[in-house]
Amino acid sequence: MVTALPDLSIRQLEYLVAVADSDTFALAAEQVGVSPSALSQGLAELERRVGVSLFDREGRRRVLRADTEPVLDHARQVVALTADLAGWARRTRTGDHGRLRLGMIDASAVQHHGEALRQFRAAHPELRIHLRVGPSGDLLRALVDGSIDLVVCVEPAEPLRGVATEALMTEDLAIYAPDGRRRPGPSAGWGPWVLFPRSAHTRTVTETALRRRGAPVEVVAESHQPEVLCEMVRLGLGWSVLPVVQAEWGEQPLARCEILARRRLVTARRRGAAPHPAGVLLERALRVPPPTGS
Amino acid sequence: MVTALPDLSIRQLEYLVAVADSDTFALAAEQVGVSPSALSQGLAELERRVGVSLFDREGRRRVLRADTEPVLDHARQVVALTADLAGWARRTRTGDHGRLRLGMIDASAVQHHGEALRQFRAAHPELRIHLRVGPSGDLLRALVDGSIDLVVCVEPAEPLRGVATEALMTEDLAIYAPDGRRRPGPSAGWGPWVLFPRSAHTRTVTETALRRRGAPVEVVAESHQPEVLCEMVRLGLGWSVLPVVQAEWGEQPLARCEILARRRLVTARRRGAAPHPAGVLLERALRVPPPTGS
DNA sequence: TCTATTAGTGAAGTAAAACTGAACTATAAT
DNA sequence: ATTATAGTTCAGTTTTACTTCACTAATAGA
Repeated sequence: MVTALPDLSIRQLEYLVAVADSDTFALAAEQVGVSPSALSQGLAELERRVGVSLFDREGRRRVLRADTEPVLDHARQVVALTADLAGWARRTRTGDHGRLRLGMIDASAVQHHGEALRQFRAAHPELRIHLRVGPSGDLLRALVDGSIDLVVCVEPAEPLRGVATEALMTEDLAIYAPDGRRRPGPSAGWGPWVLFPRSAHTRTVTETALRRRGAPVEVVAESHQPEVLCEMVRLGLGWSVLPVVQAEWGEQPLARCEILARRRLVTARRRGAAPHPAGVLLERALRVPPPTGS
Repeated sequence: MVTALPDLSIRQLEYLVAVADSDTFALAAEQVGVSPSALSQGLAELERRVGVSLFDREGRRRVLRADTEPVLDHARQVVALTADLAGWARRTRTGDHGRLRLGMIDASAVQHHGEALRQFRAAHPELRIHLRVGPSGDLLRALVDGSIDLVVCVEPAEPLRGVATEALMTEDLAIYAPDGRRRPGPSAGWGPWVLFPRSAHTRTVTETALRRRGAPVEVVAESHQPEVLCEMVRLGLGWSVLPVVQAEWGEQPLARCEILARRRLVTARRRGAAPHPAGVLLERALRVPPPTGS
């Protein structure tokens, strides 16, 4: 037998609980924040929908009948469940809760947003943050296959299917020469180069810029790790093009020769997926305070 | 922290459960009996009220997010609870359930409604019926003090405060003489009498009728029990006035001398109290088939 | 590649519902 | 009797939920 369910509302059940816990309807109405009239009508509607009389008249007041316990129990249960749900929803909305799988390129994770990330972690201790650091391409692949919720990476050359990006910041890429020279001289004499691998978005940006300047692009070494490229420059193995924040970071910063290009960092989410609430908050946190000048 | 509860409706939660259990929104909509549009809008409203995104887009369909389990669990729980409540309400409405405390005068319980009562018991095996048989006055007192839900008794001379009565039937009271005579003769020669006690409503009716006929009302014996009065008549102790169904009932019926008066039987409930659902059904059952001719 | 189909959403219009404030009824208190 | 109190009813307004129809976008087929 498929009994159609009565379409009770949480509101009506709250009314019932309030009446059960208050001396008069007026107090109950105040407790739930409506006029006595609304309470009265709401309870009448509840009675009508349940189809069973819930009150006896006692003088000029109405009192819950003893044998409506099941209804009152139901109301209390549902109201309690709903309060729990509301709590869960609030925690979820405020990011105080759950899990955020985050992908970042190294420059973002360390130089640009390290501090912001630390603060965000501290502000949301209950949120389990999984940080994965890697090249932009790897992170974006992980994003589309669902193993990451939010990515900070270099803007792809062309929009990626299934990925929605939003600009985050722009940073400079500079030329670094082995001899530490501050002026690059004619571009025909630049190189040879130690660069990021071809799979890296920054490599594309770099090669495009070098060709536009008329420089030969002979590559003698590659690595995803900027520290490795720095060291190769120091060892005299070749020239490099690196984000300034990484080349001029730490104990032995390289001397910048010339700004060659800029790369754009973006945040990326799965297109169509509801934004991860904590992810939204984190994006905001990354965007608001430019932590260290680009 | 007093978080205002989101005003979710059972309807919306049903939608969610239906979507979780169906392949497409259209099927889910059919299952709950609304248009796909209504379902879509209802779910959007639910999402808005909970304040958390519940769906991901997957091609052209929408699928529940994995991390909305708590919401879906909530929906299932509440829907199940409501189904239980609906069952309880249905049983209560149909009187298949609970307890009915019933008061009846003897003529009603035995002669007039014995059979109807038996059938009603059989039709509602889960209903616990407490039957209390006694004089009308006792029953009405028990009714107003809340220890009985429904009474069948003689109509009180004047309306009783806090009691609502409804006419049920009318029955004849006849004079019975010790010598079994069929014609009463002049009323001045009637008596002496064996009657119900003064506290009985029927006694009032009887005395009024006798006086109107000009008969002396000398009472030599009293009892609430009609069988006792019958026996006294048989023993020649005096005349009596009795309901015909009781005087002419059983192995040794008295011979009726003359119809003297009529008394009205009524059903009585507490005024202001919601009618007991099973009681309403029983009233109907008592009223519908006049079980044995008055 | 164009077209047809299908899943779901949006808009307009309508009916039902919920709310407020004011008038009203019935009970209780003075 | 008068007044205060508890609750209800009524009128009017705002919200909400629903249906139908038109629309967008993804997918399947030719």
